[in-house]
Amino acid sequence: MAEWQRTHTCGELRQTHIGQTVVLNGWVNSYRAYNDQVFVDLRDRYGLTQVVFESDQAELFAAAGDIRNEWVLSVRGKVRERLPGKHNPKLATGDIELVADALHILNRCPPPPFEVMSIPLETGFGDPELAGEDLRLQYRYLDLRRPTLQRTLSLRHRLNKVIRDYLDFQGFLELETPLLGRSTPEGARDYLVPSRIWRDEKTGRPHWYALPQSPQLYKQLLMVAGYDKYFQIARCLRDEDLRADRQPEFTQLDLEMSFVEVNDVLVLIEGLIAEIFQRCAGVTIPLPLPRLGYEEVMLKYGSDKPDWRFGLEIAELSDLATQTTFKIFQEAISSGGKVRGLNVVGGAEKFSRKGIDQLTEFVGRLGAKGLAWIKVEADKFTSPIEKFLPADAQAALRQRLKAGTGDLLLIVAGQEEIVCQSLGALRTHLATTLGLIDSARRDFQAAWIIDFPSFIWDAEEKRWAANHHPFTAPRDEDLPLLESEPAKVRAKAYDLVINGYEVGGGSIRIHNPEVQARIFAVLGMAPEQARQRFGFLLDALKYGAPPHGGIALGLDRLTMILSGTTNIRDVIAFPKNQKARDLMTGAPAAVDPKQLRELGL
RNA sequence: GGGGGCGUAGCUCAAUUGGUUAGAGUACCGGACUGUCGAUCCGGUGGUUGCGGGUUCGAGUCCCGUCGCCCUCGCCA
Repeated sequence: MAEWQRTHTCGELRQTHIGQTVVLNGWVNSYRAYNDQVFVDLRDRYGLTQVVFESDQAELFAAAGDIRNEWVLSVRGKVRERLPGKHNPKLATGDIELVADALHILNRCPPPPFEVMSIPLETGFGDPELAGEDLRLQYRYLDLRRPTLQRTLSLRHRLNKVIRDYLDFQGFLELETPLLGRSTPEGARDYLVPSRIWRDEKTGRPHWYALPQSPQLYKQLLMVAGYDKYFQIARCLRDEDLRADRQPEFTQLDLEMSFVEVNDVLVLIEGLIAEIFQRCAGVTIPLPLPRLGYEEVMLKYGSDKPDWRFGLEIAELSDLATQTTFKIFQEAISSGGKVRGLNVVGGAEKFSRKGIDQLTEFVGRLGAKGLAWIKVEADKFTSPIEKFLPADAQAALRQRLKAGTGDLLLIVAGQEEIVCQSLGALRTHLATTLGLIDSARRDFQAAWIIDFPSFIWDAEEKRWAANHHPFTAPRDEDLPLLESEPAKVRAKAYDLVINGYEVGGGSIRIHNPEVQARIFAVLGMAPEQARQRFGFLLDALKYGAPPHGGIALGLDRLTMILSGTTNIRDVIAFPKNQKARDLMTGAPAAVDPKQLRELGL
């Protein structure tokens, strides 16, 4: 072992090491030069240790005086208990310090473009004046040095490990599927990779591989092949616009099982979720998870991935609308729409006229034509629509929305979709602005959303479209409705929702060719058309496909929830920005014309 | 493609209604200091106010355009 190589990490030394001569390697988190001492806090991913250089070793002391932030050092020295009263309770190593007797400067570092230093706190590490994200992304290797990100990536490792242990124990095989595949229609936009060898005969242009949006088709083929319990921690790629919780490449736990029904998948996965939260967060998730119907959550929360850590539940008011003389409500109902509202408990004082205007503007951007508001007082309503609300309607509203003095009622009327969307968004908006979500509470609310409709009407294309994907099995009792009332057919599909994030989704697949043919028919897809699009899968399903189903969990989002961030870039080592650029490498970038010529581009 | 927000020193931010030489903290450089720990104290370097144009006696501030970043709708079966 070279003399500069570490004997211990920077998070390891305790009082039991006092008197030992040790070597530490690490980065300079901070330094404090004093008359007769130079203090250097040495950092690695295990922790922080204070190193002292003392003036009685003149040469060493002089060298230590030049040390700057982020230099990489090797320090040999003797572990010493700190002076009485000089212990630092913020550090795990705070009872001791290392008195240096040798220093190797393994590498110097220019002043970094932003401060990497972390501040030891009683609760862990803090980041002073965190630099702008685009700068940190440009120097991601410096950003990743911060304990905050190192902790998140360690958590991610733990998550992967828990998943592999759990599924291995349950008898699953971890199998790999191709990255270079065939583009299939529908779904997200593919990332395409040109073939150097294969060309279109007529145009001379290359043929193309597609990078997988998910291993969906392959895992079904693995079921046909008899690998009845499969999983993979798989990278997925989708060329769509990004969000705070969406990256162009992301990671899913992809899983599929044969000879199962919905309940088998849900029980397996909620067991995994409980294991994950126990071992990654020390939190016990009570099982079984609630199973909520799609219709119910759309009504109560206005979203199919609701956050129910706070109240603000939406109530159906359509039946009361007829008791009012308010034209807008009545018109909404007579044109097939809905009137729904929610109660901001104690909100009457929190929102001025201007504040309510801002809420109106907020729902307006989501398509709502207006926002009716009522400030509830002991014996009356203060509201622009008060005069349209007879006494019995007022009483009914109070009861329906559980309204008391000082509450603020907010009501939207219109098409059901708009009402859901605007009130659903308003819920989370209000929760954020009123501070109803305390992320420090580590409150994890998980549930299944089930009974999704199999089809949604595509008004633009004037046809039924698959809500999930065209291989999702309908519920058996809804099969007779396939042709007559497609809107009423519910799918054997399920989403896992935690704290308002869609963490996963899956379904039981169709393994019966007749049912599959009827589904294609509903979707307006002729047999030859279906054959052209999904031929190899349809062939495979004919050759003895077992009943099967599965799920995919978004591991980036799960890590976000576990680590308490709302930014997906915080849980990925080398993420892309919102325009899908990698600010560190500069990808995407132009390539050599020679490369393009080889590809026929 | 649409909506919203932001862009000032290496970094984080301030700058009144459009008004003097654009400030502070931190980083960096120099000095002081008998134990610091986000050290402290003194001094110093550091600016094309994203870029281009316009209005004005005068623009960091107002207007137009453009670029970049973030949030969001569409999109993501």
